[in-house]
Amino acid sequence: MILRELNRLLKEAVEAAQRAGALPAELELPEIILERPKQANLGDYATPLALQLAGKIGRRPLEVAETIAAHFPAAPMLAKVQPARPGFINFTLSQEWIARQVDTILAAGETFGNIDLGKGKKTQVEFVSVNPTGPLHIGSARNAVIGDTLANVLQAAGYDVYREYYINDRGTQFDNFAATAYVRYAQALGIDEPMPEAGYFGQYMIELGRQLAEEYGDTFLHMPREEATRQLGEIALERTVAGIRQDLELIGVYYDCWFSERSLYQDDTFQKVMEILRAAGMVEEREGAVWFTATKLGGDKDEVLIRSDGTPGYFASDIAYHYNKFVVRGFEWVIDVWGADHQGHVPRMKIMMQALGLDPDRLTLLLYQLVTLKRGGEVVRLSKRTGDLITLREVVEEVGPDAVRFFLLSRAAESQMDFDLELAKEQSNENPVYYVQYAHARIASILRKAGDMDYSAGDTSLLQHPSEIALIREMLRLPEIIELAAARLAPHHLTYYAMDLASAFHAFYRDCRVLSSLPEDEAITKARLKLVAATKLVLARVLRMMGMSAPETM
RNA sequence: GCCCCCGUAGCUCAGUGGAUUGAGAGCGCUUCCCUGCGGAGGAAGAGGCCACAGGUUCGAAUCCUGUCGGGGGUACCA
Repeated sequence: MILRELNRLLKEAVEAAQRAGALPAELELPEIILERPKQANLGDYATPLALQLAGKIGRRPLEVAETIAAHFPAAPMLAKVQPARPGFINFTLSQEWIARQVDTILAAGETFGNIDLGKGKKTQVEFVSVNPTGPLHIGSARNAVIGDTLANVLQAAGYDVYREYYINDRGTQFDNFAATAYVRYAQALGIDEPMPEAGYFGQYMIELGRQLAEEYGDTFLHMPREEATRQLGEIALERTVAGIRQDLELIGVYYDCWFSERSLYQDDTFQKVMEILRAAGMVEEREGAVWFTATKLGGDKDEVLIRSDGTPGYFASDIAYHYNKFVVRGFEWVIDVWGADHQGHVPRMKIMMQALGLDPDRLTLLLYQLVTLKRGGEVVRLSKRTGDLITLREVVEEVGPDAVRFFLLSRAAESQMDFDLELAKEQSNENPVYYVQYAHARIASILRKAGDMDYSAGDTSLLQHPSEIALIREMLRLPEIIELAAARLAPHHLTYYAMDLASAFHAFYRDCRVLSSLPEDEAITKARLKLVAATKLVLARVLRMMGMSAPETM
């Protein structure tokens, strides 16, 4: 990767200058910053290293830059190494070198862009994990898109990634859900049952009740209510989880594991965790409940582990769950993707890690701001009472999975976003994803037209048109984008990169004709077919990383 | 009250743990470009005191403090 190479060369240059006595022998190098200058005429990369060093050694920045540049080792990659006011060093890549990278990209194929940042670290991304009490709504889809794309990015960055969905199949919410299933079932059979106060009032539960009544008749009315509720709850759970799974598959999200919360209580995990917490002095009984004393480690409040009715609360499960993740299954790094409505919980999770004797840095809570749902400009409040929501399925059917993913992915997680279903429908044809896919389809069309022409011997050094060079340069950014997105857990950068890459292609397409039947054009045609094939590869890679399709035709 | 996130073009949003310089995109708006590979394309333009006020620095949209505005949290729900 270019950045690593430049980094290495810079260090060599500084050392060379030191050996020559041009820079002090004792010199503490700061972390080297390499960036792309905003102005193209300043080169491809720049570093403010001399500016940073100048103050320390009491010399003029420009002079330090000149010194480093003068000792810069020869590198075929670089055409120019220029010191510049007030003390930057600018690097310009050699055009010949850039042109040759087309062969490199083609040779790398599907692996082009991959980096080794993760070094195979066993990593889990847990995302969505909403209560299995109904269909997924479009707000949860943001979680899905961020989590899934991040997992893709981390894989490309060299992490060993596992995707997981945590099913809350026990606890108060689940009990409410089971109770609702019973009531809707009974109602479907003509029994006048009142809905539980905290039940789920959505239309989908009425449907479910009807289905259950149809399939099972009045079987469950003939058993004790508690048992009937339990059994109906099981069936309803199974269907709802299956529904969520299908909803997620609509937008191309798949998991390695669907983890049951209940399973934490079916072996000795929970007991073990309680023992560890007690031994750590983090457990206290009061008011009839058992508490996790987060305040002992600087938390703002304690948290209930076991409620006064004897049942463990969600936090108890969370601790057992993370014990399972880190200790039982041995994940080195865990990322939980959470909506901002869970932010208050973050400090306690970190304290929990400490209490378990684990390094809190091994757990990352990635928060995204909630999506404000609108329908024709009016805010749609998510309400369990009315069950009014905009489902993911509904949106995907209206707008298509790729547009949904692109839209939800294109904003930074920490930025709030509005989602207006009406607006989304109106603008679905203007979604930028089509711009990117169009570039891919255009290339596919060119390649189809080229037929079985063998361009494998194409000479890429012929690619010297500014638009050709610009396009290759753009492709060479892929590893940098992957590093950026992975290091900052910010997959939204991919969408902007995809646009830039497509734009560079369209500009090339305007300026450079690929196919030609003239004999004198044969060499450049073959070179350009290589370029175009490489571009197709990179576009497809980015689209797939974002979980979108790379169509051959549109 | 306290805690967290956000406030950049008409709208929706990018702008890496500061840096050479006139702050960018998509959509919308104005004008233009089809004798060749897909016009879901390309070119040009209008449109911003980067919420406001201080501070740090050679240099701030970016860092610090405060104010105002929007969202979220502060349950023996998850």
